Amino acid sequence: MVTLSEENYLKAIFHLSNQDNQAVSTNAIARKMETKASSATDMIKKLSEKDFVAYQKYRGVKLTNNGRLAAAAVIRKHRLWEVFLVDKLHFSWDEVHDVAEQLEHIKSEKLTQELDSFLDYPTKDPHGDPIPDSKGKIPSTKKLLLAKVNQSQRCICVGVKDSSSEFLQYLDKYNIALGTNIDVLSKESYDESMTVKINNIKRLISKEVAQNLFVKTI
Amino acid sequence: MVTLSEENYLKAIFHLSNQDNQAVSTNAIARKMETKASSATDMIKKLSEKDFVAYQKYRGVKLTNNGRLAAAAVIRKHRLWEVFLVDKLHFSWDEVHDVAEQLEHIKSEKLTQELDSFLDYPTKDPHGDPIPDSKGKIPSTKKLLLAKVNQSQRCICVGVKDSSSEFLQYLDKYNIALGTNIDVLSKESYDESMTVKINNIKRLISKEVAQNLFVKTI
DNA sequence: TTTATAATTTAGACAAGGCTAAAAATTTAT
DNA sequence: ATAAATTTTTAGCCTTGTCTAAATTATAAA
Repeated sequence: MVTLSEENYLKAIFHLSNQDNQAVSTNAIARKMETKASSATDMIKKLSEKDFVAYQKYRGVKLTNNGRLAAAAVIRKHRLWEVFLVDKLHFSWDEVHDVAEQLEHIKSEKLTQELDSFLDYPTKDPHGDPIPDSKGKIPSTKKLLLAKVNQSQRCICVGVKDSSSEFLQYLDKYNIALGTNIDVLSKESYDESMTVKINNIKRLISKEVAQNLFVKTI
Repeated sequence: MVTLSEENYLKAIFHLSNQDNQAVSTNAIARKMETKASSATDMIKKLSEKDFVAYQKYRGVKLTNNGRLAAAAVIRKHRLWEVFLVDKLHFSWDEVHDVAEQLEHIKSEKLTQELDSFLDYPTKDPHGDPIPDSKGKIPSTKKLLLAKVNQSQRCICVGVKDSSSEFLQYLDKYNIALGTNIDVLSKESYDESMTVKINNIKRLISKEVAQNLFVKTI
């Protein structure tokens, strides 16, 4: 039995320990959870009791296999619900997060499986993030930030790093969506901005934007 | 802001104060919530603070208009989700309750409205219970228990009083579903059982069953 | 109408999850 | 290598929702 709060911490730890399973600090967890370090310590102890994390005082935590599976299950549900909201209920990609944060905690194996099937087994959520399968395996993707793309290279938008409403609405405004082709025409070394061509229209992309947009070169 | 627990109490009080808005006793609430009377008293005080119920010590509670709307909103979501599970995700009517108990607490006006539209504005849930509209109004239905139907009267199944898995599976087993026609052939005064014809097959229906099946005469 | 019984409320305690302030351990800088 | 700064943990308290036991109020019976 895993509580709602425990699930949220597991998710946070999962996201903080990128692919490689590095130790995550108490402070990093507290920051991510928007709570105090002392609260994080308390929860870490509970997660450790339940064998979701390996914990050594003052040394941070690592997810156990158990914990990784539990986190992946929550993330799977979150992303499946996001697909549902966008594909079936006319939500836009900047509106789904808060609702999915609630729906991800619904406990029903059958519900998750049937939803997956109903949505036709999607592999990506509306922001381009991969959906873990029912065994917790996450399809790996080789994507890079637009900021890293070289001059006169073509690429295609495959995801976002920042998925705040503000950023997503910015992208909508300039017709940048998943699947959009982007030609990098030139890069300005002074401010790290770049000139790109999108749908045959030339645009200037700031460093801030280029560092939050994932692409795949083609 | 209404908590999950408060919503559950509101729902319980709503169900206990049938159509007429009678006072509901502390004990009745405690029984329904499977908790102790002292816990019910505590929650009643909170609900009273928030103007969801009118409360007089030792006199039970009545829902305020506020409380009635809040309860109807939760029941609306519960029943819409039940329709979703049955119509879209291949759940059967005896499997939906526990999941709907969780889904009913998801907070998003847009989600509820879009779900309603996606399901084509259903007015009944899979057990024949009416779905409150977005203003909290509940379509009234004139239904009666099969047990009250007279000999040689025809009727049609429109709902269940007991919606436990056991009862619903019993009905499935004998091909009784919403919309099924039932001819009452005779009633046995000794044990209050009745002989009925369903799909041209004669069957004996016990008092227990007849007292838990809602029908409408035709 | 008094007494006995049942229903309800109050008082005090507990677990989960969070907070503040202070102590302890670790890391960084001199 | 030590002192200073930072990170992490501990201790003690708060709130929500629950419980048990005891006290109070209402209701039913004699």
